Formats: sequence, structure tokens, C-alpha cells
Amino acid sequence: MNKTVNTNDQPTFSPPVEYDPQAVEMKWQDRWRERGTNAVDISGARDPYYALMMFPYPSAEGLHVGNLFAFVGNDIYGRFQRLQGHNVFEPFGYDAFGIHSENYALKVGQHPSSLIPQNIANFERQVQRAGLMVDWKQKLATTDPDYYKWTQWVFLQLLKKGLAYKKQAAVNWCPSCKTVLANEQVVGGRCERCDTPVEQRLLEQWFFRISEYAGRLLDNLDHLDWSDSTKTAQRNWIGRSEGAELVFPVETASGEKTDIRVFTTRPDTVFGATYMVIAPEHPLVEELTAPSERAAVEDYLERTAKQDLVTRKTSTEKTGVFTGSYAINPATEKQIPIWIADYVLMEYGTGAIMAVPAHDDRDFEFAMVFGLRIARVVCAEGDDPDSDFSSAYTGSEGARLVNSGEFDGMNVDAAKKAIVEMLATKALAKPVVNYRLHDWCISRQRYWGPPIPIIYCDKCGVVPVPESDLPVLLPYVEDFKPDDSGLSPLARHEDWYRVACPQCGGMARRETDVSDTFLDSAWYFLRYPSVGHDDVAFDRELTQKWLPVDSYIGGNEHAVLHLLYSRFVTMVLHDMGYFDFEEPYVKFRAHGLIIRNGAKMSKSRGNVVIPDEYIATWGADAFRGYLMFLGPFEEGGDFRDASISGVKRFLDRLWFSVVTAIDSGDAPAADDSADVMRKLHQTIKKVGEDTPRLSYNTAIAAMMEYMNVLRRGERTPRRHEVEPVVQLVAPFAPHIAEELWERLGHTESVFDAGWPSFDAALATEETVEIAVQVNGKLRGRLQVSRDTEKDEALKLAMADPTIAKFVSGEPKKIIFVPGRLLNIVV
RNA sequence: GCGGAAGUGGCGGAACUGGUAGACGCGCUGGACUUAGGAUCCAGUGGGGCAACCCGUGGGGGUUCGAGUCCCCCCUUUCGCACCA
Repeated sequence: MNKTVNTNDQPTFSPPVEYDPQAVEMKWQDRWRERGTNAVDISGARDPYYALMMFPYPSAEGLHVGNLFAFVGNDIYGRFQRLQGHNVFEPFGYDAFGIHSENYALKVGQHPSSLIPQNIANFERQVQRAGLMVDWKQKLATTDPDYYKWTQWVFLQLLKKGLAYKKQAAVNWCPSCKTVLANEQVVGGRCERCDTPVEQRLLEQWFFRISEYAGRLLDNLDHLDWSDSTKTAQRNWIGRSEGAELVFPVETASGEKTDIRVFTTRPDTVFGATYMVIAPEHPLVEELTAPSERAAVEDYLERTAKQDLVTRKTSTEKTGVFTGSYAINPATEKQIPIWIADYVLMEYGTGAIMAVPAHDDRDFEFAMVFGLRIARVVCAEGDDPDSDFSSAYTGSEGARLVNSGEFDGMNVDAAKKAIVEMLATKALAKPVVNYRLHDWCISRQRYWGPPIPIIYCDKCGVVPVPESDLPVLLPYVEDFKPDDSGLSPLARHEDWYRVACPQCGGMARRETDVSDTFLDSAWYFLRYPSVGHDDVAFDRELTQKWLPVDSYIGGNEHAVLHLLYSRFVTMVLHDMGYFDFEEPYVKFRAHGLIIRNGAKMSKSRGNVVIPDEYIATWGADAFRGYLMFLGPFEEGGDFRDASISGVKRFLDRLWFSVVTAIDSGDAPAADDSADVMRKLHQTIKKVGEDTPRLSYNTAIAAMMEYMNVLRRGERTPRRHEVEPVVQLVAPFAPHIAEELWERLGHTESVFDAGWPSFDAALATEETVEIAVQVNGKLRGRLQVSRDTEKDEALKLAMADPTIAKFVSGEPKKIIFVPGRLLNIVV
């Protein structure tokens, strides 16, 4: 290499022109393909490691940096595990069904079945160009009949287990997408995709009984290696509440006796229940309505039914109507009026509440609007029990019961228990746990999804499609635009839905709804190892071998839904005996978001960054490195192209150093080689610790630091000083690592070379700089040997006049932290 | 309103269990080499001060020999959920 030393003692390097990222990257991508470097021996691999990333929706715009950021983060993790000796399976696939694709197809006037393959081809090109260690022989797409055949099979398993059922329900209806949305797809009362206000509609829908698994889904979280924020999100979504169900006897308008059951978390306040509210959809509404109130009630019901869910869910304005009937408060045994109001939701609890205006904000507000009685039964410490109300008192700490008969003076917790026990003796109460988690509506009145494998026969009723008849192919239809009939576009194709009943052979019709995209993605990780096995959804042995997933990386936007649904499906299949694990992902980490100019990237903002041109300019290795260096992987960061050059320079220097080391052959080590070796071993240690923690930015910084030490002054690097760095950098910049590894004379892939070990003794400094403080203020630094003791350090410090001048008289106290600092307190 | 996360130089960010704040990178300043350089290399770079020193991690208190880190109160940003009884 052309290194010369000028008279100013400043080394001059000629630019390392030989490093041509494009050429190197093309060469190695070809090599990997030819040699099958990234392919895994699915059935024979020992020490398997499943490094999964959330599969993307193959959009027409192609892969953007947000996708790539996530994929590269996973790839680094996977490659690192491979260097640790695991057989790493890093599959790739496409979540290609769904409203996204369908809407786009409608917009551009092309059929999704022709769009999707184009998009997939484009994604694949981009992913390969980025150099991911993907085993392409195991790829899948949810739109492939060989895949969705088994999605339909999963549906049938849930049906078999009694966990799929059909019911008519008020559902979220998007008037623009003309389809039903899951609760989860409604954001702030608006459609997640098109932002149109959502309305309610009544439709027959297929549901999965996920609520039955709420307790397990919640409890298992304690044992998962997931980030706490994700677990918290899941816990909140599941929403466990402990309380009691109380029974309020009532008499209907026609004089019949019946009960209304309510759920409450505050049974201690039952003496303060001065009225009762049932949801407009409550089954007893009709019977409880007195003739005199009929007109008013009907009017109110009509108004709320028309009301879209936005107003209903977001408005806190209290509306309601009196039924004309009364219930008996089981505690006071007094009559209380029964009201109908839309602030009580039929989907939660029992659809009826006991209203305690003195101790619940919503009940208080309602009572104020309608002039209902307010009775205080809990009194805060030091409060006057007879004072007036200006708001509800919802606290409980230090509070005592009042106006509650024999329970007066009890604290809230004791009263909760005692009152439920007392009412239970009359069969008027029992402790209950409630969850906010609703059953999962999987029906979609759309075209672009797997048809739900059900046949309706006039004679036999609801008949599941026999497993041997799967898949129920999604027919190619030109006219797939949804209409507002509430039916899927497939319902317009009689030739498709007319079918013989599998049981009696008579005339029957297919279910014309397709299933939710979340069902496609709720089991894809089970499929990857078994891709190519056309006789089963997932091969038993391969599944036991590779699953559960060792490490899963994905976006936090899926922290709740996708993760919850896939946990549920896994749990059900486990219960059916298909495999022996019940949680799909041992470890999950959410990556951060890449933003641009402080805003989330989106088409509408026009700030989407497509990686292609950056890769063309800087190379995939530099671009990967840059993405990982711009911030902590789990936090993301702002994309700004200015600083890519820093990572590129690092790779240039690495290249130059390695090539120089090779050229210098067996030249004797330089004088400072001990320092360099110490730094090298520290770097191996740090990169080995940071990488599995996904602390990629600091791992890269550590490697940069080492390069700075290595190149310090005019020294010529030696082979043993650079060779391990090639291994360290390999997960981050795989192409340049392979090339340099080959130039270093190796014939095997650097990814099969293992991870360099570090010498703990060598990695420790023998002399350290300790801080000297006087009264906690930094006054100087001392170079001492690592094992210097307190007295010795103090002596050295006092010998330094710049320190000693701050110490007058005898120190009161000496704090000494070996190897770190000395604090003299005077 | 409830819940989560976060406020550190001009910028992105380091600082693992309380122990030298600002690693690493970008940018900037000066210099070297150059016909030239947006290439490469060297040096410097939190603010103030000639200096000794002083001030600095959103603001205010506190605990401690010592606080970016722990505790209390407030402010700001951001992302979820929103009448769940």
C-alpha cells in the first residue's frame, strides 16, 4: 500500500480505491446463492435457532427504510447467533392478503392476484440486495393456496374445539371500505385505514372465543422474555378486573319477577346505589319498559341505534331515559329506578350497572343531568359525611364506610369482602373476574382473503368443509369491489357459492365472507419450517425441532393484536395436542420507528425513504451500518442521509487496514502492539455483549474506536490485529466481511468461522485513571495501577499540588472506589 | 382522563448495578497533501473566563461523601387506550 511519511511527521494515505462496495456485494450475493450459504438443513440441523422477524405486507411502493431497519436488525441478530455456532433459520414471507392490497388494487384498477406477485418480486430483489441471511427455499406468501389451505384448516380446528361461533352482533362498519372492522382496527372511532368515521351495523359474524383464554394469555406473560412495555400493553388490552356480580330483583312492566345482574369492582358502595342503568341493547329493555314510558324509550333506542360508534365511544355527554320500572337494592332493600343509557356497554360485564353517583364519576355526571338521588356511603379520612357533593369521591385510601348499616366504619377493602359475603348468603352476590378482551371477529365482507371454509345447508345447517376438500379456492373474479349490501363480493358469484352439501349432497351455499388478515399471520411462524410439506399445516417433528421461535423482532404496532392472536392460536393448537409448547415466541423485542424530519414516514407526507438509491450510492453494508448506528435499535430515530458517510469511512478504513496488514506479511509487531491488543480484546468483549442486547449502535461505536486506536499514528496494522475485527463486523456488514475474510486466506464463509474469544486478563487495563474529588468536586486525575489501595491513592493525590490546595487540615472522610475514584471530604 | 416511553453540546446519540457527563459519529474550525477537492490525513471542538476557576443532563425541592441515574412536585414532547362499571 502506498503509505509514505512526510517531513511533518504526518502520514499520508492514498485513498483505498480498491474497495468497491457494489462489486464486493454482487460477488458475495452470487456466492451465497451458489453455495447455499444461507440455506438451513431444516430436518438435520443441530443446535437450531429460529430468528424470526415480522413478515411484511408487500406494498406496491416496495420496501422502505422502516422495513429494512427491522429486517437488518433481525439479520444482525441472526448472523450473530450463527457466529456463536447455532444453525440459524431466518425465513422470509409475505402477508399479502388483506384490505391494503385490495384497496390498492381497486385504486390502480388492477387485479390483486397479478399485483401481488409483482410486488413480491420487487421486495425480494430489495431484500436480497440488502444482504439478508434469508433461507429462500422456505419462503411463503399467505395468498398462496398451499398456505391458505392451512389457514382454513386452522379455522376448522378452532371450530372443532368449539372456539369458533357465529353470532349477530353490532359491529364496526366502515362506510368507505364498506366492511366490518375489528374493534382493534377502529382508531379513535375512525377506520384505521381510511380515517372515515365508523358506524355500527348488525351482521352475522364468525367469532373466535379468545375471551375464554384471557386468563391464560394474561398469566403466561409473567414468564415471557418480552420487553416490559409490550407486556404492559397486552395486560392493559386484556384488562382484568376483579369484582363481584350482584343481583338486583326487579318486577317487569307486566308484573313478572326477574333479576338484573350487574358487575361492579366496588361492591362496598352498594348501599349508595340509588339507581340502575342497563345498556340500550340489554335483553330486558322491552319487558322493563312501562306503557307510560314506551314512546320516550323507543325514541331513545332509535337515536342510539343510529348513532355511530364514534359519538357513542368518544362523547362523555350523558344521555338516557327512564324505563318506568324499579329494582330492589339488595343491600338497602329499597326501590331504585331503572334507566337506559348508552354509557353502559352491552359488551362488558353484564350490560347493566348499579349506579353509585357519590363514588363514580360517570354515575355522578348522569345523576346531575337527570336529578337523581346521590347517597354518600364512603367517607374520606377527615371528611364530613354530611358535606355537599361537588364531584364523586372515587378514592379508597384511609376511607371508611358510612350510611351502610352494619358495615359502617369498615375500610373499603374489608367492606368489599364483607358485603359480598353477606349478600352471597342470600344468593345475591358472587365474586367475579371480568376481562375487557372481546372475542375476535374474523369475518370480513371482502374479496381478498381466504374464504371461510363453511357451507350452509338447509337440511344439515352449518357444515364445515371437510379437511380433505381444502383449500376452498378464492375464485378469480373481475368484479371484486365491495358494495354496501353487507355481503362479500363473492356473494355476487352464484356459480361459486352454490355447492353440494358435503353431508347430504343437497343444494347448499358457501360462506361468502373471507377471514381476517390477522388470522393469516396468527400461525405463519408455524408454517415456515414446514414449507413444502403439502400434506400437513406443520410437520410435527420439524415443529418440535424449530419452535417455539427463539427470537422474534417486530414493530410495536403489533404489540397487542398480532402477538395476542398468534399466542391464542398457538395455545389452542397446543391444547389440541399438536405440539408441546403453548407460547409461540420465547423472546420478543420491538424495534423502534424510523422517522423523517420528525414525522412518521408516510405516503401522504411524502417523506418515505426508499433504500435502493442509498444502497446504490453507499453500498448495502454501509447503509445497514448507518441504519443501526443512527440510534438505539429499540428506539429508532430520525433518518438523515448526511451521516451515512461516517459508517462508510469506517468501512473504508477497515478495508484499508486489513489489506495493509495482509501486505505487510510477517513483519514484527510494533512497539505499541500491547495497547492495541488490549483494545482489541476489550472490543471483542464489548461487541459480544452489546450485539445480543440489540445495542447495535454502541457495538458499532466500539468497533470504530478500535479502528481509531489501530490506525493511530503511522503504525502498520498486523494480521492478528485485524482478523478478529472481520468476524466482529460480519453481522453488520456481511459482504465486506466475507471479502476480507477470503483475502485473509480463508476458504470457508466467515459466518462459519465462529466468534473470536477474548482474553479477560488482556481486556483489563493494568493502569487506570482514577478521578480525585474533594467534597465531590472533580479536582484532578491520577494514573495508577489497577490494584492501588486507598492509602496509596491518597498519598499520590496529596502529592499533587493542584489537588492538595483544596484540602486544608485533616480530611473528615475518605471515599475510595478501587479503580474509579477517590473522594476527599474536608 | 388512564397507561407507556422520553427530555443530555449545533445535531444523532454514549454513560451496564449512584462514582471522571458528552464515548462514537455528523457538522464546524484550523492545518497537511493538492491544479482542484464535496476525496484523504492530522489537530481542535459543551458554555463562560486572559487565567486560577466557575457553570452545565427540561424546571424546583430532597436523599447522599457523590445524582443524568434514586425520591417528591411541576413543565414539555411523544405513542397507545379511551364512558370497561
